[in-house]
Amino acid sequence: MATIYDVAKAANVSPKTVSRVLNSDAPVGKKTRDAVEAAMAALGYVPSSAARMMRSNRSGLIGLITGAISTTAQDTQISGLPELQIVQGIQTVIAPSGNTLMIADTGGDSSRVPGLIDTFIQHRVEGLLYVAEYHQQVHLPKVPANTPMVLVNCFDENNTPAVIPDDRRGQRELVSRLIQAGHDRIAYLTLRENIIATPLRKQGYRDALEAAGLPYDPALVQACEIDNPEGETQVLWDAIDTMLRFDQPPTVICCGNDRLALKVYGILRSRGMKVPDEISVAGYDNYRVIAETLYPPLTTVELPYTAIGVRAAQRLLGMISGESRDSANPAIVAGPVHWRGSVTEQRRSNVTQLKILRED
Amino acid sequence: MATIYDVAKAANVSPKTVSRVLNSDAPVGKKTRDAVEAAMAALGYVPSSAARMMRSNRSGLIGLITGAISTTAQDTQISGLPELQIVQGIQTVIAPSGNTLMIADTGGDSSRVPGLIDTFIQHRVEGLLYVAEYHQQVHLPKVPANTPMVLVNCFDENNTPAVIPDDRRGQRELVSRLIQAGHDRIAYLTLRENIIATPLRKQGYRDALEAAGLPYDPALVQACEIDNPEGETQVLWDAIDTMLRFDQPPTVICCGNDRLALKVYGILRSRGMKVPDEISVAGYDNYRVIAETLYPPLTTVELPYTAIGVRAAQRLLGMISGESRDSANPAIVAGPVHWRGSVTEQRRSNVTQLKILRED
DNA sequence: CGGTGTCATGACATCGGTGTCATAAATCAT
DNA sequence: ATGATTTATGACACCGATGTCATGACACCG
Repeated sequence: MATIYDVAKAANVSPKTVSRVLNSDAPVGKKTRDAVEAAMAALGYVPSSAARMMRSNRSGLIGLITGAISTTAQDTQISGLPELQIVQGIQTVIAPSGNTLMIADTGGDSSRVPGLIDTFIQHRVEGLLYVAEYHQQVHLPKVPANTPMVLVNCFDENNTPAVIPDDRRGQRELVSRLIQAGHDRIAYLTLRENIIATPLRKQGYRDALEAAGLPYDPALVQACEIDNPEGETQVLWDAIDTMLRFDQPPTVICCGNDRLALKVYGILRSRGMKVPDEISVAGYDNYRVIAETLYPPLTTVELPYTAIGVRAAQRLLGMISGESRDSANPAIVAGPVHWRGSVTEQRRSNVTQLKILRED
Repeated sequence: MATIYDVAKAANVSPKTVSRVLNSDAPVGKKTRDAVEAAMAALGYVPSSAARMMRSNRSGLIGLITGAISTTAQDTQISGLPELQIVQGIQTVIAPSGNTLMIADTGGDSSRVPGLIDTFIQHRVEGLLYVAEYHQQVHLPKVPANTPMVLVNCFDENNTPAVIPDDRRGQRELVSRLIQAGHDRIAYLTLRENIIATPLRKQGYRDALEAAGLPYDPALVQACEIDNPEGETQVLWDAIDTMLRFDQPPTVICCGNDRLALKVYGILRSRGMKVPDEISVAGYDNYRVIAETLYPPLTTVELPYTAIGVRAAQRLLGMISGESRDSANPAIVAGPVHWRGSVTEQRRSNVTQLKILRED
């Protein structure tokens, strides 16, 4: 592969002058510049970033680690792989900054993390990103103090800079919107109790009820996510069965995520109930393959993965360029509610109804 | 950051000896080795791969490009992002080989590809992988002849080494299995006509019919995938409506992918038909969030993304190490049928029925 | 005991760029 | 016209590893 010396020789100038043409360091005569550029083109010259990096001590590399603490490889495959969306968000910020992303995947084996970090340090990455597949607390090995790091979709006990989704607010806004649409008996089939998001979203659910002056009925809230697919269907079936027998049954079922909502659609239809005419359904994640494909399309809250990635990358670049730490530590990113056909607007206020009549 | 000279000074040896300890180049006295290792630990020394790379001319880097020819960013988000699975497959091969993966995402803008390739060449990657999000033909800019490249989930007109899924065989095996289960009127709702997979899978469908001596009825085959979600639902509805009115209606509906199958579930249920008792449904992709979550779980063919990634990485490493090109050019990888509850075993052979009776 | 390997180690050059400083030519101010 | 400044370019060292070659200390063999 051609070097800067080859180019210099071909253009009859010194290597340093070629360097100047490359970097626009210092003024270069037009004729000289043309000669150098011609020589570079003729030789197919591409500068070696390794050599550059040595002298300048700037690698332009950002290291990214994913998939470390995933429970099992199977789960990763099932979960819907939000990581790629996060990575895309990160890329939209990193690429224009002139940096290059190095990605390592642990394949579900967290014991590989230290080795991966070591590889990154060998490459003298200027920053590290650690992306978790769902909102969780992580415990990472120490990294050299001078290497900035941002946790994405997770946080740790050392107050390492992190970016996480705003689960509480997401659920609150969805439920508020449901209440606004006239629902006041709102069932909530939650995810596992032991994941971070569950208590946060439950709190959001209660926030919304409280803000609207509605009572909180624990009988309407039940954890339904379990590992065994058929068992899960059974748990959902039972929960729904029980709730529908109440004197005041729920008019809408909020599901812990869109996957559960998909199951709930199947269960409700097996019971001969039409969605949304007889009962409404809402999800969480805005997992579009499901939310937009279901009939009717699913009302849900977006888990703003892309935005989280963008935010994390911005934060990291900020730290690299030595800016003051922005804002409070875990940066919290909220996603919008996507209102679709799976929820009725039951009791419109008279004003709204009049408006609609007039427009007809 | 500490260098090999710092370590040498601290251990009272020459830099070259430290190098020898690092690489087990040549024998080093036990006492010296201990002193060097102590010094490295004390200083937190990590070798600079940039410096190493310069001298040895081996970067240990593999470049990977994804998402280039995606039609729109929206589509990418919807498609279900198989790329990460492919990337994971690639990683399981690359990481143990001592190489490091650099990943660049074009974010759906194929004009960025040349720039990304240039960045990779600057880093002197030893090989390139190009990953498409669905089986397709691509047109890539030239890369330097001495840089090995493998196309993943795609191919080009220059016979560049590639690894692609075996769509024809996948569909054939699914349909054969359906026939074996007693179905002989098999509807096939295909994907867009203009994607590579469609004609291949249609051929596989016909292969299976032919092998079983069943007639091919064009009225049972219809393209149903279109961009507009509601329009698509309508097209599916009409197609199903028409087919169910036939004198001999289909007993099973094969869908172009699992997403379509999800819609078909909804449509069939809206018509009051039970799956699989009154009609069976099959998909394609083994997109597990859908296939395993649907009730009943969906019979489908696996699109073997992980295996494709593994194969591609192996091929690339083979090329890098200068081995003879393995096998025929587009390496074709088939995935297994996943048999689940969405398809009945209609007409069991008497032997099987007797067996079942006895077991009762 | 001298010759010949092997072992253990160091001196030095080198990979491909870039920072520093020097220098020659050209432009400008007085 | 002369000194001061700017422009254009080159010589040289250096970044941090490793390959090559040299050297001294032993061990072994006849």
